[in-house]
Amino acid sequence: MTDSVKSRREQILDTASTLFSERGYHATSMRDLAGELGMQGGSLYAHISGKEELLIEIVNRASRQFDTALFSLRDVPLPPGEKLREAMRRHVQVVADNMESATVFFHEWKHLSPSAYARVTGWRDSIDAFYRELITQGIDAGAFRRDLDPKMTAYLVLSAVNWAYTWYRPGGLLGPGDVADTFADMLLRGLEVSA
Amino acid sequence: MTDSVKSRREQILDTASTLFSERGYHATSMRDLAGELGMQGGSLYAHISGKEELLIEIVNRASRQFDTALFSLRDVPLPPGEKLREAMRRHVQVVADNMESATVFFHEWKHLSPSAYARVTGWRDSIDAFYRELITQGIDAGAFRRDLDPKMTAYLVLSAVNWAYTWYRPGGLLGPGDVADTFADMLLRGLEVSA
DNA sequence: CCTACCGATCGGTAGG
DNA sequence: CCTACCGATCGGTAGG
Repeated sequence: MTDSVKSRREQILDTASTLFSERGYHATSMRDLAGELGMQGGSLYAHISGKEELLIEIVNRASRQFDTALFSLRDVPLPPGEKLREAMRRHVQVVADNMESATVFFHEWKHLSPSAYARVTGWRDSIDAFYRELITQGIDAGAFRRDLDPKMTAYLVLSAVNWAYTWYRPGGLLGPGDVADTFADMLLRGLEVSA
Repeated sequence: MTDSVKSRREQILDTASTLFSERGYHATSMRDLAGELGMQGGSLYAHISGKEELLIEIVNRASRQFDTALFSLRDVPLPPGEKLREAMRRHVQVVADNMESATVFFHEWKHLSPSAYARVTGWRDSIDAFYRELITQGIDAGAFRRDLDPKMTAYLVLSAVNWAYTWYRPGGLLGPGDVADTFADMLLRGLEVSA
C-alpha cells in the first residue's frame, strides 16, 4: 500500500467483505462481486487466484487485527481489572472497525479448506488462552474472586465482546470504547447491589 | 407426531438442521440432503415444497422453543436475581438441546425471504424486550444497581447465553444448567473481589 | 479487463 | 420414491 489510492485488489477485498457479510460466502457469486466493481466475472482472476483466496485473506486480516490489538497488552503493567477492561476496549474496537470482516470471520470460517480451517481454530485457542491468562493473573493477584473458573470466565468475556458483531452499529450513541467500558463495569462489579 | 416413529418429513428437517449447521444453507444442496437420507434429490419434493421451507421451519421451531421457555417465566414470582438466573438456565438449555438448529438460526436467518426475515427480526426484538423488562424490574425492586442501562445489560446477558452455541458441547463436564449458573454467578456478583 | 466458453452443479418438475 | 430432464447459474479459463 505505497499508493494513496487503494489497489484494485484491495477494492476487491473490501467489496468481498461487504457481500460475504451480507449474503454469506456461498451465496455470493464471483459475478455479483465483479458487477459491484463494474467489471466482468472473468476479469477478477487477473487480480486474485480464486474465490477462496478472498475468504482466506479476509479471515487472516481480521485475526491479525485481533492479535495486534491484544497480544501487545500482555506485558503492559496494569491492575488486573484495568487490564481486562483495556483488552475488552481493544477487542470491541477491532470488531467495530471491521464489522463486515468480523461478520465474515465469525460466520464463514467453517467454509475454509482444511489447512486454513486449522489455522483459525488454532488462532481461536490462542485468544482463549490470552483471556484465561489474564483472568488467572487477576485471581493470583487477589483482585478477582478465587472461585472463578478461568475458562468459563474467558468464555463470558469473549461472549460479550464478540457478540457485539450482531448488534453494534457504528455511529450510534455509544462508541466502541463506551460499549466495552459498560460491559467491563457490569462484569467487574456485578449487576446486583452489594449486600 | 402421533407416531412413535418420526415421519419422513421430520427426518428431513433433522438432517437439514445437521447439514445446514455444518455447511451452511447455501452450501448444502438438495442432493446432499437427499443422499444423507438414502433417496434421490427429486424425491424430497414429495414431502416438502422447497428448500426455503426447510430453513423457515427450522428457524420457526427454534424461536418457538425460546418463546415457550422464556415467556412462561414472565409471571413467575421470583426475586430479580433468581429470575434472571432461571431465564439464563432456560435459555442455555434451549441452545444446548438444539445446538444444530440454534446454529442455523443464528447464521442463516439472513438468507430468509423478506417476510420470514421480518418475522425473525421482530422475534429478536421481543426477546430483547423480555430481558430488558426483567432488568428494569430488578432495578425498580432495588435488587440491581440503579446505574445499569437495561438495554446494554440485556445485550450482555444475551451475549453470554447465545454465544454458547459456538463453544458448548453436550456431554461435557458442565451441563447447560451448570453453564447458566456459572454465568449468572459471575454476572450478578461480579468478577472483582468486593472492596 | 472483455468475450466467449468450459464442465459441473444447482433447485425444481413431469411422469410414472 | 425413482428416472430423466429443465433452464439457470456456478467457479474458472483461453485467448485476445
